[in-house]
Amino acid sequence: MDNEILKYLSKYIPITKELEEEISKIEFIKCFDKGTVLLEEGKISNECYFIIKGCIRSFYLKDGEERTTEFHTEEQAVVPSAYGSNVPSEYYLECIEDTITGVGTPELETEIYQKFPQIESLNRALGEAIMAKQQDSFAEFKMASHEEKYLALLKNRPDLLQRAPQHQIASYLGIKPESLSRIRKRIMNQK
Amino acid sequence: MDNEILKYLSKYIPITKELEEEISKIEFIKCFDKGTVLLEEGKISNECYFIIKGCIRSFYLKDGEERTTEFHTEEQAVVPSAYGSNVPSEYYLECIEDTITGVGTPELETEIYQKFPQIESLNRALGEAIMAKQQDSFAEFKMASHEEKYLALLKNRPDLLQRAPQHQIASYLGIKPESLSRIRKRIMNQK
DNA sequence: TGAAGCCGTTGACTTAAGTTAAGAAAGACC
DNA sequence: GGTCTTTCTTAACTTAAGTCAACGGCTTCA
Repeated sequence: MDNEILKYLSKYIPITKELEEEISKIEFIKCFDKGTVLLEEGKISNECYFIIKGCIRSFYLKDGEERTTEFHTEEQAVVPSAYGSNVPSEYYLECIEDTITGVGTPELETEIYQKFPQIESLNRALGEAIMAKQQDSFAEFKMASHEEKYLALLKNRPDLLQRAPQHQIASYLGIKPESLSRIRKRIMNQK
Repeated sequence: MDNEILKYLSKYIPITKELEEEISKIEFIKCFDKGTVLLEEGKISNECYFIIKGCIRSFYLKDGEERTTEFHTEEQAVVPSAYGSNVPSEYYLECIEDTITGVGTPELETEIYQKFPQIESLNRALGEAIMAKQQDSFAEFKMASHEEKYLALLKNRPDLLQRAPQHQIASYLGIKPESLSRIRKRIMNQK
C-alpha cells in the first residue's frame, strides 16, 4: 500500500477495495518548499492538510510578535479554525520544512462522508479522543513551571527541538527566548 | 418542547417526529445534590453527562492538591476521557451545585448513531468546532499574564466567580489562591 | 571580503508569583 | 451559643521570568 492516507486509515478501519479505489482517486497530494505560507491572517481558508512528511507551524501576530500555537508534523491533520466557514483566518500557517501533504476541501469531505459514513464515525471518535487528550495536556500545562513545560516537550516531542528554531519553541511554550535560554543553561548545569 | 436535550439539538438539526419520540423515550434524567462525586480517580466510567442545570467540576490530585481542570455548566457535555474505554479515570467529577443532567452511555450512543446518523454528523462537526476553539483559547492562555487570565475569565464566564469558591478558580487558572487574592486586590486598587 | 541580519546567550534590573505563616471572616455542626 | 472548618487575605521572604541592552557566532548577499 503506497498511499499514506490509506495506510493511516487502515490503522482504524478495514480498507475495502471500493474505499481504496475511491480514496486513491481523490487524494490530492501537494508539496511545499520550506518557508511557504499556506494561510495568511485575514484570508479565507478552504483547505485542510494531512501531513505526510514535514512540519507546518501555525502562529498569529500580537503586537507585531509571532506567537506559535502549534507545530504540526507527520500523520497530523491541520484544520484551520476558519476552514470552510468563510470567516477570515486569525492566524498563519507556514511550512518550516519542505512538506508533503494530502489536501482536503469541505466539498471533498462531504462527498467522502456520504459515500463512506464509517469515515465520519472514525473522525468523530478520533476527534473526541484528541479533544480529551488536549484537555488533559492543557491541565498539565496550566500548573507546570516553565522548566517543566520545556522538559515535557523534550520528552514528548524531542524531534521538534531539532526541527524548529529556539525562539519559535519559546513562543510555543509561552515564554521569552531569553527565559528558554536560561532554562536550558540551568538544566545543563544540574546534570 | 419541554425536553432540554431536544431543545439543544433543535438549534442544529431539524427535529423529526420520529427523532423526538426516540429521544424522549431514551432520555435519562438524573439529579445530584451539591457535593456528589460522580466519578473518582481509579474508577471506570461508563456514563457521560449533559448538564441541564448546575455545575460539575473536574479535577485531579497532584501531591495531595486539587487541580481544577474544568467547570462544566448548563448546555455542556461532560465526557470523561476514560468514558467507555475501561481505563481507570485519572480525575474526579464533582457537583459543586445541585445538578440536573441527561445521562448517556456508550451503548446508548451507538444505538442513537445507528438510528440517526445525522446526530453523529452533528457531533463530529460540533467536536471539530469545539476543538478549534480549544486550541485558540489555549494559545491565548499560554501567553497571557495571570492577571490577564483572570480578567478573561471575568469577561467570558462571569457566573463562575459567583458559583465556585476562589481557591478552585485559582487552581483552574493555574495559580495559587494567594496570587489570585493579590491580583484581585491589584485590580480593585486600579479602579 | 566585508556589511547586514538573524539567532542565541549573558548580565543587570524590575516585577510578580511561589512559599510559609498567621490571622480574620463566614458557615456548618453540635 | 460556641467550636471547628473552610475560605480568603495579608505580610515577609525567596525565586524566577520579563525587560532592556550588549555581544559573539553564523549565514547571506552584495
